[in-house]
Amino acid sequence: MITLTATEENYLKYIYQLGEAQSGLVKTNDLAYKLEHSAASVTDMLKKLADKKLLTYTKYYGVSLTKTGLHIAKKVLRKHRLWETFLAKNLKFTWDKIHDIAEQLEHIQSDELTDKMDEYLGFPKFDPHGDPIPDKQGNISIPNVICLADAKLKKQYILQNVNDDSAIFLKYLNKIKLQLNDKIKIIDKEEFDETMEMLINDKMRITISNDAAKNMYVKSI
Amino acid sequence: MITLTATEENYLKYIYQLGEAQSGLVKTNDLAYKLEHSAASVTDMLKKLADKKLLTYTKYYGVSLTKTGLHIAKKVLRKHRLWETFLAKNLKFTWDKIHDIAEQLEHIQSDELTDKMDEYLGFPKFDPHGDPIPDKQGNISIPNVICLADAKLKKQYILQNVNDDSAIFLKYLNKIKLQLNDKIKIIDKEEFDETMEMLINDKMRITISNDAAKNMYVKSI
DNA sequence: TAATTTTTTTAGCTTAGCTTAAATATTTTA
DNA sequence: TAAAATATTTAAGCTAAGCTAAAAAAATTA
Repeated sequence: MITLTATEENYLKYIYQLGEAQSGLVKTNDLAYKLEHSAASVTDMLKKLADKKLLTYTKYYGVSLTKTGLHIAKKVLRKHRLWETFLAKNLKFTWDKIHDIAEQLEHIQSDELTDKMDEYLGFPKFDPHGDPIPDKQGNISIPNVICLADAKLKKQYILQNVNDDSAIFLKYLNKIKLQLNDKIKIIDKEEFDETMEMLINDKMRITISNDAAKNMYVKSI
Repeated sequence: MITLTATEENYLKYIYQLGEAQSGLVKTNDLAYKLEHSAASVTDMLKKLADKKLLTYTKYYGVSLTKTGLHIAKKVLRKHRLWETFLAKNLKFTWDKIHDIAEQLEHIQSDELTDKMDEYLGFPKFDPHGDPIPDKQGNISIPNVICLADAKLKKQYILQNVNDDSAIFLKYLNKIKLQLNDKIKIIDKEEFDETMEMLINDKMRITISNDAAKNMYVKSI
């Protein structure tokens, strides 16, 4: 069993997340931007991880994870999302605070701990942001969602997933009292700037910008 | 608020624990032995920590923690013991496994997390090994115990505290089914090698070596 | 398609935290 | 109390993981 540093694990995690959107191929610069490191540092690390057979690296072209690399990336994500669930559900943290702490906790090395936490939490399938939690085998439940920005007028939806990248955005959701599983009815969409007017849980009327809508995912009902 | 690396925190923690026994003065070699590093590395780090005003370092003489250093050391110990409590009580880990995981968890940086965990666990005063958990202010409940090796014949005791330094010892305790808060009556003590014969909870008869007795602490009843 | 721009890599440096070997203090012991 | 043993520090060097600046490759555009 190979043990990686927190840094190496983060590389694999972000490569996985960036690759998820597309074919699995990730460019040096995109990673550098995500990690907030110089492209040169990223190149260095990619070579190192390629030597360890965790990814395949082709100069000037990009990287993609090997089977082993993918497995580790999912495990890190699994730990991250299990910890987020614990922080939110059990410790009553607000969701704008859990991400940063989970970024640390995801690197704790103990499979037994991970699995006991999973059991302790009742084998949750989604974390507090609505993101799927990989199970012990790495299986992921894929929720059938669309972006709120693409939601149709007059239709009804349930808020399933929010983007957890930005604490500012999550703080904003706290402020407007919008929560996961809330019922959303699209009342109006302004043509000019795509601002949306919505009815939440059949009683609260709110207006959100297109920027905000782009960070939310809903399931139609 | 200064943030230290896990390595720096470990130095402070061990200096605190080694110093506790005596006047607070800790020698380079003792630390080197505890940390399993070369004495030269330790000297380097001590200088660095002295520069940061976390300890006072006198060449060839030794180190002792400053007020700030002491505060941080206690905080690390607090986190370590809170996590051990969580692992044992909530996740049902056996006590020989919790130390190594807590060694990692103790470096998670979030005062809010520490305090929420404390509350979640019901503000425990002692961890699963019987060691005191410093409270938010750094106060420590000192249990009134004596070493089992010094316990008197025919007298009755309660097992209050065990040494958690060695997983092998803790595994041994698991095997002989000895637990914290068990009632112990000393039946006999062999003169030759100080092996002790004891009655546990008025029913189970066991024999333990002096080496084992030295790692246990009891309160007389 | 040639020139320009962007992306990526290479080269050389920095810091943290370790190492061993050699030098210097301190302590022990004969 | 002088020699020997032990403890500690200094010196030099290593690796991981970052950096900047310069070079090279790839992509874009005129």
